[in-house]
Amino acid sequence: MTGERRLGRPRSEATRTAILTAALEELDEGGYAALTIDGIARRAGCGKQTIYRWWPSKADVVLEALLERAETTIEIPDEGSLPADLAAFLQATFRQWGQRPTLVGLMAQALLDPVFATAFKEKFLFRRRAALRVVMTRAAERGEIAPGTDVELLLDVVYGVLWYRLLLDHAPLDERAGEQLAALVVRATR
Amino acid sequence: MTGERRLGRPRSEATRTAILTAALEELDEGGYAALTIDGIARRAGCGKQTIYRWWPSKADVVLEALLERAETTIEIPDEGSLPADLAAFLQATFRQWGQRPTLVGLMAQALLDPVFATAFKEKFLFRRRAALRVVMTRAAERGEIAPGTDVELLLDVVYGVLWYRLLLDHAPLDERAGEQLAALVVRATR
Amino acid sequence: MTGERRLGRPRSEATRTAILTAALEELDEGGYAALTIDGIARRAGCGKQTIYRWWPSKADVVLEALLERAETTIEIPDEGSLPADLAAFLQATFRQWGQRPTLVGLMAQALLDPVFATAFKEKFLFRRRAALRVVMTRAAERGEIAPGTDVELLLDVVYGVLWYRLLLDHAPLDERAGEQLAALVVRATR
Amino acid sequence: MTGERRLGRPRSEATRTAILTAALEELDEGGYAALTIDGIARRAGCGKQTIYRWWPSKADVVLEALLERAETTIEIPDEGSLPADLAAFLQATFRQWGQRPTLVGLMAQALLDPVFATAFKEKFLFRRRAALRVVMTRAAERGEIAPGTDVELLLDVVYGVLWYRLLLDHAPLDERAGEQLAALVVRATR
DNA sequence: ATCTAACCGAGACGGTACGTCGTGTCTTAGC
DNA sequence: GCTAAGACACGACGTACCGTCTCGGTTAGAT
Repeated sequence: MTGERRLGRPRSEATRTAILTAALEELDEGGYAALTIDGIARRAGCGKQTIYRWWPSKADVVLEALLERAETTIEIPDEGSLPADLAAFLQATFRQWGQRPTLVGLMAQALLDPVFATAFKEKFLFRRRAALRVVMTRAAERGEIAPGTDVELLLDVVYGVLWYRLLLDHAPLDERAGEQLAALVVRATR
Repeated sequence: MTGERRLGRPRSEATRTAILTAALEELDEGGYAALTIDGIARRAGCGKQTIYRWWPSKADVVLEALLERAETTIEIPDEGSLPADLAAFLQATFRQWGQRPTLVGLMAQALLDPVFATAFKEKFLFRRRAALRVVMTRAAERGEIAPGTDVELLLDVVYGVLWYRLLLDHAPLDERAGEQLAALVVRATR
Repeated sequence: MTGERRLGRPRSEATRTAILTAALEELDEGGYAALTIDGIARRAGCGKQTIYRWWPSKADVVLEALLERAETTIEIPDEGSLPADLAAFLQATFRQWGQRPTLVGLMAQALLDPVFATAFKEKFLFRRRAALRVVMTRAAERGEIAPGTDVELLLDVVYGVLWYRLLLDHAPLDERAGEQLAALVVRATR
Repeated sequence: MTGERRLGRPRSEATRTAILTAALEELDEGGYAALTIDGIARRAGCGKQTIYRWWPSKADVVLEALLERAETTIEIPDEGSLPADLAAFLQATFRQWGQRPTLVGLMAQALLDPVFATAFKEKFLFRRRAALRVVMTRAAERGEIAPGTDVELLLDVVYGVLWYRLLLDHAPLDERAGEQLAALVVRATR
């Protein structure tokens, strides 16, 4: 009843960490396209089997590595007004993502591999989306959003612009862009 | 004066067509991730070298095949008002793209291969963007868009939402979605 | 003390045998010039990498296959007189080699590839040469060879004629030829 | 009736020479194994077709180039005695061939390609053999060769040793070697 | 104190696709 | 009809990774 106590030698935490670290290093050096399981195993000093035992694909390794790397917690601003909250949220997000080409690699993998796509959405995309939805919901409760407004569409607008710029790299993803987008969204809620 | 008279045996138009056709067939059968140069060559009944001679990567083959397939011409509606034009443009686009997972594969390739990314943007993405810009510009000339509005950001909003839904597949890309997005953009221009 | 305990999955003896067998079959069917690594791998049901892992070139595969096939042991006759020993040795050799065009293919490869040439000489040519040298040395100890005779040159004469006929195929390599060559060598030692 | 007057543009002697020269240069630079039709055509500044039109294989190109290069005429010594003639012939031959690895490449090709083998024998090997046969015949007429001696076997001995050393490169092919071989042959004729 | 089970590294295995090379044939325009 | 140029179908090359497998060896709880 103490839960499932597993038999045999337990998983090596040291190896797990080594693999995630190796994945991030390989990622930083050659980009996502150059990432291979062979390479990660070589760098981590482990057998390939050990990777396959715990992750279904290399994208899952990278996803876990990224989620572990730090910015797991998504801060939800609560400054009392939609414009202020939006600006804060967007600026924080743009600042974080603006210099992270790895996200692009993960998205590419998600587009090619439906199984990973599901994990990527659940563990990453939809959580960020949910955080922004909280901001919107609070604003709606404060009466800042016109009734009948499709909040989900607004979320799509925000993350759509964010990803579109991230993927095409044709326009900056800086704090000023965050402000402008926030202003546009506010205008659209009236 | 007949221009550049080329030496040697001229390029075989029949083979070129066979390759593009084979690429589209392979694409339809197995999806972009399963596409291989070997497979295209096998199906087209040509040598691999012939493919490598004319296209730098398989994504370029696919891109040319798609551009050739039909919807090369982008219709720019001109019905006299921004709401009407936008709704028409978006509905047409959503109708076209909604059933085209190949675009997703091309985007994935663009994310992994910077050289192809450039071609993809030039020959596909930016042309569509330019078409929408025409719609916006006409509206601005009619005074339908508030001065100081960042038109480029509006374009990002439209195509951002479009691509975001295409990539995540979490919300429909139908004509109703087009209407809603058009309404939102119109609201944002006031 | 048990010697070198190897890490990792051990080499598959079954695969090794399958490769050597496949090589001999391909050889028998199409001759040496038509031999390919692809073909051997296909017939052996193994990956090409497995062949490249263990042999530096296809000639080395063939060499090992031949050495394994049977006539590894070189019989050195010892009948008490040079004429008798020579006749026995040559007849045995001519009988063996006369129907083995594969040897010609190996020689061709040795002429084109210096690395293989070294292996071919060490593992094949020089061992046969050494066997004949034993016959000559015994005769010299019995006083059958005139002092001052260059034994190495005699060895060259024997194997020279043998290979020359093997390569040019202008004269038979049968037992009668063995007798005649033996008689000539005996005459040259007086 | 004036014989076969060929129609059209006549064969370009300049191109023929350029091809033979290019073949020899490629041969000197990279050895026989690295020789390719493509390479010869590139260096000669001609189309591949032109080569294929006039020679059945690259080995035939090389053979013609070599035959053209100079030492076409085989000098047959006639000094009045077998020992003297043999020594002269062998020394000349060893001097010529000792530094000619191209011969080895041609032999390799002959071993792999039966069609070329025929040409190589007819135009090269057997002519040299015939020259040596003249020497032997003259000696026989002078009574220097014991009746019943198999002259063809003697020829095999001479050219066998020559080629065997050329192919294996285990012993020198110098003038001293020529003397020793001549002495051995003379001994064998008694 | 064993026994058993799951872990670990190492690395060989059968595959598949890669991108390149050389072959011999063909199809142009030009001489 | 020959030439240079060069595209073509073909097929082998040697390499890189894939995901699986099979070793010897390790590390725990259960017996």
